[in-house]
Amino acid sequence: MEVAARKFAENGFHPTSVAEIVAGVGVGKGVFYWYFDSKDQLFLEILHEAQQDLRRSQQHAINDAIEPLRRIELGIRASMHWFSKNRHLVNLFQFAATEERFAPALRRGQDVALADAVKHVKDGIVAGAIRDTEPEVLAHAVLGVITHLARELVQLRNEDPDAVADAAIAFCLDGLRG
Amino acid sequence: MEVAARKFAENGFHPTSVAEIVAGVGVGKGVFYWYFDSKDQLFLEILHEAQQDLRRSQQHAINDAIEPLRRIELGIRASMHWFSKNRHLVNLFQFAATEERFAPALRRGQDVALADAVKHVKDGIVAGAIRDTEPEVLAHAVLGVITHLARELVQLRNEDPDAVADAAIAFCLDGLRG
DNA sequence: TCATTCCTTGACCGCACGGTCAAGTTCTTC
DNA sequence: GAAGAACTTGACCGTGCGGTCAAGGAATGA
Repeated sequence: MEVAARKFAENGFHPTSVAEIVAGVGVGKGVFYWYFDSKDQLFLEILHEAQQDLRRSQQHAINDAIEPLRRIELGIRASMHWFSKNRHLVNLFQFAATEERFAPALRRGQDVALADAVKHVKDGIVAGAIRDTEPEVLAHAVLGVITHLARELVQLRNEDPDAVADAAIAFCLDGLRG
Repeated sequence: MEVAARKFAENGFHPTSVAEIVAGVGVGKGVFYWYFDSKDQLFLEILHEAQQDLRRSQQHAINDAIEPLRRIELGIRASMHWFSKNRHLVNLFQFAATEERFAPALRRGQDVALADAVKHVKDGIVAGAIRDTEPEVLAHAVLGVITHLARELVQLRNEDPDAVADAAIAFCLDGLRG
């Protein structure tokens, strides 16, 4: 599965054949279909695990803090680190959005992430630390900053995730406060 | 080309066969290969035109303003409108990022957009309207907010592009000012 | 030791794809 | 109206894919 994820990320889902994957692992083709129903299902499983893993990292990181802004800050930093450690998976997320059969699965995970973020934004609004506008939109904006900076600066240009996270945090917190 | 772009966006690049495209246009397969070298080249042309068109919209919109922040604001609004009018093309941008042979073409266009944004951010810093940190990172953050909100709110949830643009502008301008 | 289940192999199948091309039709030019 | 260029057709080709399956090893239990 690790091998498959890397190949999918590197060459794309369709151009990567099952034969290539099993050759990379060093097994026969049959064993692949013993453990997975289909190539599609393998992809969905990779996607699901990645989303779970990212969320776990975030949850674990924000456990220490209570104030909403601080939790958002820690969440951003944790996300950036996760993206830095799992660069190849970013491509899979992107690809999943482009085909109808994978998009729903991707969406489920994203909705969870959004709900997490919205919760903290709402807390922030109640506490008076965040401007009082639609929390969903603010949360989306933050997610947009994170994913874009992760892709462009961390994944593509190999910048230090901590430095990028600092910039993202500064930008987002000011954007949230208004 | 219009037809092909829509089919690519709807079903994905690989699952859309050349036969499907020419059937959609109502012509034979030969005529396709008379005008395009290959399916790949068609995709690259669609991508290139889309990027050019988006940029034209932005340039046209910001022509009226002189102050950097105002130009950024108008750019954001124009982008959001363009994404709203060309929802299907968003998927193509996403897909292009996931395959190595298309990624460079996509990147060229994105670099242009980034350079545009960076220029205005730098002007803003000089004018004292924007905090003095790395302009590239700030520009990326703005682009991230735009693309993410366009995807999630305009493309997916059909929200009013003007309202989304307002929110994006508020968030970004505060994030830039610091 | 045999029987049964679990696991693995890789040749093979059917199919659908991207791309070709011989043939035919329309348009342009003189 | 002849000659040739521009354009269009769709049957066809080779290839490589996702997926199958008969066959055959290990492991387990009695």
